[in-house]
Amino acid sequence: MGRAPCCDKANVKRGPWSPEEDSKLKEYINKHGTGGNWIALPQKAGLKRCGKSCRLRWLNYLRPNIKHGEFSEEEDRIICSLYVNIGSRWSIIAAQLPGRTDNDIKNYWNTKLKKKLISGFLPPNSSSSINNQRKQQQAPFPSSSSSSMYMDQYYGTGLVDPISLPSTEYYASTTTTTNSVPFYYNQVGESIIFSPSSMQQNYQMFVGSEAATSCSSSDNGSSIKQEEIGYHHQGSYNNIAFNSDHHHEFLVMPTSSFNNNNNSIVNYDGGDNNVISQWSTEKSTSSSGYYYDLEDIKQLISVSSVDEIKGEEEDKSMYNYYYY
DNA sequence: AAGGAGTCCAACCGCAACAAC
DNA sequence: TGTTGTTGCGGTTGGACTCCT
Repeated sequence: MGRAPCCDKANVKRGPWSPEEDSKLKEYINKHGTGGNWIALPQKAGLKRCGKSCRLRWLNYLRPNIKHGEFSEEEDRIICSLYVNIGSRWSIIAAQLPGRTDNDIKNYWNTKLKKKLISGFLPPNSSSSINNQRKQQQAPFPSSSSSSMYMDQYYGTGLVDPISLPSTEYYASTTTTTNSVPFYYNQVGESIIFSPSSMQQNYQMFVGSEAATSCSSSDNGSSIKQEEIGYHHQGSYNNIAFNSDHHHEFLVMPTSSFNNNNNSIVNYDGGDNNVISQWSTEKSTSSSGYYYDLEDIKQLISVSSVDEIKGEEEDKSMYNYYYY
């Protein structure tokens, strides 16, 4: 036996809301509030609508301070970052964007942002200047031709839709550790995803992300549980996040440009503090941020479990993300 | 100008979580 | 503790609109 319907479908109006219905609903809620009972509300408000429909109309369209229209680049970046991080948890993503509704963001992602992101994936051998620029950005990492094996691994992550699979897989193996760890990386918009192919345990790591930090500070409803975040640098937006919901990947985001002078990728958080961090071949810190050492990261991804990573807290002050 | 294809987005649906009893 | 009602969420739909030929 199924659940009884929330309303008598035969006697409720469906489809688009008329201005009269909108003003009735608005007026009622402004006067009386929702009363904590959406099911009873339409009757009280004199509406021939299902309570769920009223709730949706109010939350997505009528309530005050709803922001409609164009999304800013900053909003784009936050959505992309969080999507790569937590997937399609639209309500959580919406919570990071005041005035935006989950429905809005979901529609925006499905109709525009995903395509925008896909168009950001450019083949490495293209002759366009943008492609050349991206090739340069990939310079610090040993590269080789992509192979279907790694393509399969990438497909297997489940992090992005197969359709958005870029044609720029890169493969490198560590030379400084006894455990040689093949991995490849990819660029999603302004983010870079590193995908160790030999991981036994699923985890995901974020470095230098205000969005991830914001997310980590709120454990309500987020799939990224506090313990999965790992350690993040207090008072700084440079952080590390593990997400066992995702697969075999950690993420550095967002990346703005490649710095030819010191062979590094400049990674900024874009948040209020505008903290600058860099992925670099040099391990050091500076007033402008952190330099993530590539070899250390290679070692980091060779660990076999989140517990191992979380187990070691030494040297947290300087390299708070190196726990293995 | 017509109509077919593609895009956008408000609204619906079903399910899971939660709350109240 | 189990049952029932409600809320919240994410996926999907379908109609309106725009673009293209």
